[in-house]
Amino acid sequence: MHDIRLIRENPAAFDQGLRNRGLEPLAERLMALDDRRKEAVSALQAALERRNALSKEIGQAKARKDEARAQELMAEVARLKDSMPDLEKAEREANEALEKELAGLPNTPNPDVPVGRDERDNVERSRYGEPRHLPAAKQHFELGEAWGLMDFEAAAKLSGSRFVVLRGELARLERALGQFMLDLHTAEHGYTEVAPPLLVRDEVMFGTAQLPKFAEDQFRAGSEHWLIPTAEVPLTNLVREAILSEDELPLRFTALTPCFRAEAGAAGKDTRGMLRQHQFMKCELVSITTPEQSAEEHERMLACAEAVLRRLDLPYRVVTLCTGDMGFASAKTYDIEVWLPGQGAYREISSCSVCTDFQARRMNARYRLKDGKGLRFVHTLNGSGVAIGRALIAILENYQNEDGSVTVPSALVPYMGGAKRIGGAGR
RNA sequence: GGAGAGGUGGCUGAGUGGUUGAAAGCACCGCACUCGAAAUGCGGCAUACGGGCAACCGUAUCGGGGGUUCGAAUCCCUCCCUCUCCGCCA
Repeated sequence: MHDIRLIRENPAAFDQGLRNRGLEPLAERLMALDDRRKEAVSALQAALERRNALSKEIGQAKARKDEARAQELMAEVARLKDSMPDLEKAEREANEALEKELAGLPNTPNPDVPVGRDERDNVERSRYGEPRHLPAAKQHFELGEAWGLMDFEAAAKLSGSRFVVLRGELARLERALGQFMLDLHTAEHGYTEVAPPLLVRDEVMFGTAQLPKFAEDQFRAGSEHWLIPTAEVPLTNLVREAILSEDELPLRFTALTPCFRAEAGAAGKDTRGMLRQHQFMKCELVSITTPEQSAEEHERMLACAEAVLRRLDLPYRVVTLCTGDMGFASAKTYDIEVWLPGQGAYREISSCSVCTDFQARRMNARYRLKDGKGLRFVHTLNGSGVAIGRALIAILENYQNEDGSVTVPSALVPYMGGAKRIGGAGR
């Protein structure tokens, strides 16, 4: 959510941000709405001030038993109050009009974000490892289905399309990946493990900006809850409506949770395999920082996510998303794309974003400055550290052997009960 | 799900219709005293919004929303949350 005062201070910069995201300029319209709002507030407050003064006088008159004067004053207040409902209504409507407009606008991109229209304008930032071009490379679902351990038909019977049933060693591999990542981030990267609710309220979804604009991408659970599309939602909202102290920042949280996405806009996309599912596991990273710390924390978070892929020795590249491809709440995003030999392509496996104070404002999450006075909004960051389902795919495709088995990356062997390969002969 | 008790400032905790943004204590900050510290004394100490160059003025906020009233922390309705007991339950 944007601060109308900052828009007023620099309308041109605000509009440039919108333009970079491919949107029409709006500053003028927003300022007009704000003018109307201010007028309405002032009018209402003037009436309230008058009412309060008269009421006080009534109290004083009654205290000295001057009933005549009290009655006189009460009649005057009664007249004044006739106009109040209209003033209140005008104030409420002016507020809502501005709020509604602001709530639907995406964050302003940082100045250092490449300007572009879509993913084709993203900028590669770094690479790790050599993409393997295996002539007979199989896709992950070919391997998994051949072993009888990845069952889309069974899942369809239970839940429809975009679900999967994993069995045996693949179910264990998913669990192993989750434990491995959680252990890495907690033991070596300083994140605090959190086990959050998976069902959250409207205002929590509003806080991280899934609502109001992206309701159709979410799953509703009952009348008052939503299934989380990512642990970013509960982890970031951990600080909603809080006043933190500067000393305790940055806060770093990690959680391994299922994520639920309606994938409403992805009909017909990535329908084979488990690349794009309605439900998947993800290890999430969230940081809460001061404005001064957030840029550096963003780099740090990216490094933490990269560490996962390095330990697993999976080839990947990092891209900086261009203005047209960034998420709604983000001011700057790095995507990590892992190499999938079966597809012969890099595919997103992590996305690390700094949301500046955009979410903090929606959540009303602030901190008190060290030198005593003053409150400021925190900065929030989130990143996948990393997506478990896609990591599983990447392992199958990158570690496949000619005999149709898959070697277990050494970092995962301890988590696999010592098993060094899966899906081998004799199965 | 049923019955009951509660939700007041950073914390504890007064306050049941009138000038209360809210007593008192603790915590915190400043000053005095002290060689220094403790103790003590004095003072300060919420947030948001509107107006103003500013000093400052105003409005709102005692879990959320709505209502009664000239006036609500105080009365009524409703929702949320916490606690106790009962039921159910992984």
